[in-house]
Amino acid sequence: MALRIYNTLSRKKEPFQPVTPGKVRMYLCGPTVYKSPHIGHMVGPVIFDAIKRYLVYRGFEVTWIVNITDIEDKLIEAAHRFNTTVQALVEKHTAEYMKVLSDLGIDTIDRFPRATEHMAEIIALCQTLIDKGYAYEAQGNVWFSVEKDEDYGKLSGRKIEQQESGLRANLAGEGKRNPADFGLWKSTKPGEPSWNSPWGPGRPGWHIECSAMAMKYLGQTFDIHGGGMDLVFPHHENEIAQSESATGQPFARCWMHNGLTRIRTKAASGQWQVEKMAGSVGNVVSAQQLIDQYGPDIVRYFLLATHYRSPIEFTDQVLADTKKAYAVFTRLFERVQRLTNQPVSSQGPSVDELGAFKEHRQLFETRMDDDFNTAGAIAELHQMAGQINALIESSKLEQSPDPKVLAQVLAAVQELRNLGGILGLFRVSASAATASDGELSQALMQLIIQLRAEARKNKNFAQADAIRQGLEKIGVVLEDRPGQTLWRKQ
RNA sequence: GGUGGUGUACCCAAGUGGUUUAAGGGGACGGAUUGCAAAUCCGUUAUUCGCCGGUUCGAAUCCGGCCACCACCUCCA
Repeated sequence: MALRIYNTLSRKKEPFQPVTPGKVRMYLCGPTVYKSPHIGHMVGPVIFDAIKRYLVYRGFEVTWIVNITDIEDKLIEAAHRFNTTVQALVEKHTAEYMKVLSDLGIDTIDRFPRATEHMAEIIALCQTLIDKGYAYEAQGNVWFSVEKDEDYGKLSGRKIEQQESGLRANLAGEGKRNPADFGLWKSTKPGEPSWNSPWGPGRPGWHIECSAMAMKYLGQTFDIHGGGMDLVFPHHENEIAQSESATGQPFARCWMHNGLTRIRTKAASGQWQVEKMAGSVGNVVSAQQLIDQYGPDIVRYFLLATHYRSPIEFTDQVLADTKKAYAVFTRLFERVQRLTNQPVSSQGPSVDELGAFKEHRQLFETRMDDDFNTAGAIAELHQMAGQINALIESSKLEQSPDPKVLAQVLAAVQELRNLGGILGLFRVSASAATASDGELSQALMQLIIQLRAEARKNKNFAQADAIRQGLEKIGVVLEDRPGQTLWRKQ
């Protein structure tokens, strides 16, 4: 089955055909680094990371670019407000962004171009648009003339005349000929960061950097352009207008937009309300905090367990459910890890010989081929985990070693890990996950478990239970396995 | 006013015309296992997919109307 992707431009799923056979070039709109990243900022990077991993798995050579917007009105405002410089803000928040990506295991981005490092390209693009008659200079600003672009609005389905004109009228000024025209280059006031240009000192408009950098690194026409749904209009609409007017060529072939993260909050009236999570609303959940609290894999799983185009409603309850769901895998890996001191059959089966297990890979691919249905793909992983546990259970592998069955289990687990790896899951090794806490905790727990074992041996169950319940109260769960007792933090 | 999105069990969430008389996870309940638990396995938990009509041999899936929620049209991933 061939890969199909939902294209916002056509509003349907289309068979994926890269411009250059075997190669995929994609661009994702990155952050304006004026504040710390929140969890909503991670939806795009996480899904695109999974997309890239899947495309690479499918044999494509993939180039993926994420821009960093390091000059923008909000940065100037924030610098002013906090009595610091734009550059200092940029460095601080870019570092935070990179840390979060790194924690989440997103190491597939090939380049992070910055707007301020591409002034020459941006100015050249503005000049081209003026030369071709799509843009005009006025009072040191350069405006894009939307009425010159005959198919303006094709991405968002908007017609300029039908938009609310009252607000628009107020936006006229600074030499704009049409209220809907948007800025390519803005003249700067004294004291603001500025770059020299043919139109005087200024800085780029919001949209132009993406066009300039995407085309520089990916070519005039490339395969996939992504971002949040809130960027469809005006940002992506304007990117298309600028780029295609300048080159006469199609810009991105496929536009992918992820759903926005929402959060449930209590309104002043006391009613619960659901609204998007955004810096401008002030209801954001810090990405770093969430990662620190739940761990990167669970955050990833949380974001991938919903199809990327659906909105994700963020609640503590769902995170708690996610944590439990994910624990099924870590417990399975730990369980298998404990088996590996048993002898393994030297001629372990290949996955193709695993019978019931071998179909999962195909189903996994079918899901992913259908517009990157990561939620469906994760369901396959759960099926596999259940089957592996069932095999361990029915074969009584933990009670009586069986090299052949063990080899089968290990092969199936490897397959599970490989498939999960395509989604960027299961990065923490089983042994690392087991080795919780320091030596002191380990030693103390061994001592406590030893004492409880004595009590059980003497059929002093009241005391044994008291120990276990006491531990439970402080968040430690005991698990009596044949021959040993395991512990873990809740 | 214009544009787009969403509405599937108690909760989260796949599925967009027949292979699904609706995946997967959480929760709940019953069973196996356990001294009791935990973990794991087995089973049960939507005759039904916001509502009303229509098309079709057949629809959660297509069409029309309506309702609710979210978002965009000003910065936002």
